[in-house]
Amino acid sequence: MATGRSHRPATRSRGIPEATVARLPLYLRALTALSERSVPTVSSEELAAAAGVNSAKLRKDFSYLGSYGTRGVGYDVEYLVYQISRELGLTQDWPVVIVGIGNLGAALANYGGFASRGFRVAALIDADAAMTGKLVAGMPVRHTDELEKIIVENEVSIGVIATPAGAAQQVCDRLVAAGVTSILNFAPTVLSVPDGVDVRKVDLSIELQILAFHEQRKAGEGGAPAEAEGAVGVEGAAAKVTKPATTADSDRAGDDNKGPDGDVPAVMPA
Amino acid sequence: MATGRSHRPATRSRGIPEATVARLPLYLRALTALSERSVPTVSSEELAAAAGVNSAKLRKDFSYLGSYGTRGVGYDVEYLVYQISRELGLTQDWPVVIVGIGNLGAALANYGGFASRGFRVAALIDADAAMTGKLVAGMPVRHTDELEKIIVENEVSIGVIATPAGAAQQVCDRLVAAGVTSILNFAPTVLSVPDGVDVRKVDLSIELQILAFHEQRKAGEGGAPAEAEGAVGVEGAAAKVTKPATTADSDRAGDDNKGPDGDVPAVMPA
DNA sequence: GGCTGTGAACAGTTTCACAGCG
DNA sequence: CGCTGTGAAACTGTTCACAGCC
Repeated sequence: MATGRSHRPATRSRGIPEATVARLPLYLRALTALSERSVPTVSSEELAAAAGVNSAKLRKDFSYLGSYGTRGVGYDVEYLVYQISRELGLTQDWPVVIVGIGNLGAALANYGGFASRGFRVAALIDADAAMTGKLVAGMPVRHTDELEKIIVENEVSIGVIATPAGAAQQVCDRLVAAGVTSILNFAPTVLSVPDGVDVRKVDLSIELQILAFHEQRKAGEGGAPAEAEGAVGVEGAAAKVTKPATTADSDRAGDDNKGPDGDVPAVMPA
Repeated sequence: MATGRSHRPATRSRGIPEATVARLPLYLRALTALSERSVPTVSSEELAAAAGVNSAKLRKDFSYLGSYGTRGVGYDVEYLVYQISRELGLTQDWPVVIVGIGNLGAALANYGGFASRGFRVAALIDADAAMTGKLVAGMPVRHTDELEKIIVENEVSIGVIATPAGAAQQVCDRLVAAGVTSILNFAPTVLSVPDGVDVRKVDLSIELQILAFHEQRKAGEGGAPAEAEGAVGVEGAAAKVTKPATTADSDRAGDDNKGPDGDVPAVMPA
């Protein structure tokens, strides 16, 4: 499987760490809000609070982009908005296609957050012929048969997959074959793509499961209201709870064993 | 803001790293699929491929849960499904409420991935009186006025916010006041919550922006088809692209900024 | 022989704390 | 003085490589 080639120290494209890239959109949103309120400058402390991170992290992040602040003053809001937008590639237009116009696809089509950034929905595509021509978010749904044509004609390089899991890989293959090199996958499947194609996935149920994990920990613990740090609860979450609470371990596996010698608990949820 | 208390070495509840917790749902899904095909055992290599991670990582992850494998053989599928479910807290029932029944809320309500895990949608709630009583995914939408009552009566501890950004914080406050301690936020806002409440967020446009960043890097590069490693394109993506492409910097900021002080590694293997 | 489990090396990320500039 | 920018320290996460068991 793994093609001969081994590791790779690279990872960084031009010096901007992935973790930083993932936060730039956050900063951008906070800055956009400030910009709309005509706030001229902002300190790392204020901006960090608005973005839900801590200020040291924010300053470090910005330091990878360059020195865009003014000591003793802060950052110029407009200028930073521009710099981050440029860094993210949002100063250009990105045509995207959304494949799979079910509930989720429709939600995505209607989502204002796309258009307001540099994204333009070039087409909505669905395999169901009954959907063809229907208007969703003011656009006619087009049939899967046209997928390749649409991709090529619009020079689409980003595709969003919102189909059922079963159709995802096939759609993915067609998108890639037609020229798409970045895919946002909402279907609960692992997609295989050739080298050079980026895939990011968003899985609704995974997020809930992670919450359940932490929730369970809280419940297992009697008192202690757990703690966190800065007023805001950011993405990563975690780092909460307060105790090992070896409790709940009761049922089994308490020690080491592994083996249901010949049989399994089978208790399973559903 | 920050309440006296400072850091906390903790982070790990009972030894399971956050990164591992975040992957457990992935393994669980792959295992469930194997289970449905009645596959009795699976090796770390196979399971890793199915989950889209590498086998060393998977083995390390599992080692935090205990020794559930058999050397020379692999893992018992059913048993692992059970262990992971238990670890994630999915062997119990988690009633959740979804607030904001727009396109996205409806998509979530219809999403099968919830019910199939331990999640049960206890109620769909919307502020629009015109929605009240309407059936979505077979459930009647209820009005926001009832929010507190619903939470308490159903002992809901997990809430999903799918409202417009403007309403999110207010909804969040009410959820928390009524007893919710875990929130999955789809609204593009940073939520403030008291200590002990977990928030995870899913932001559709952020994911696209991250893709755009990488896409831009690819475009800046002429040839080199970039590389990746094992056939599958996993979540984190990144680590692709092939060149710094200091190019695009042209327009502005060419003057004062200093970035990484000249050096700039530039080029890369290729 | 095959595959798990894991210490140890490595890589990436966050936090600290303070020098340096406006 | 205030606030940015950043080395260095601390930490978290990943990968390697192999001992140990089946």
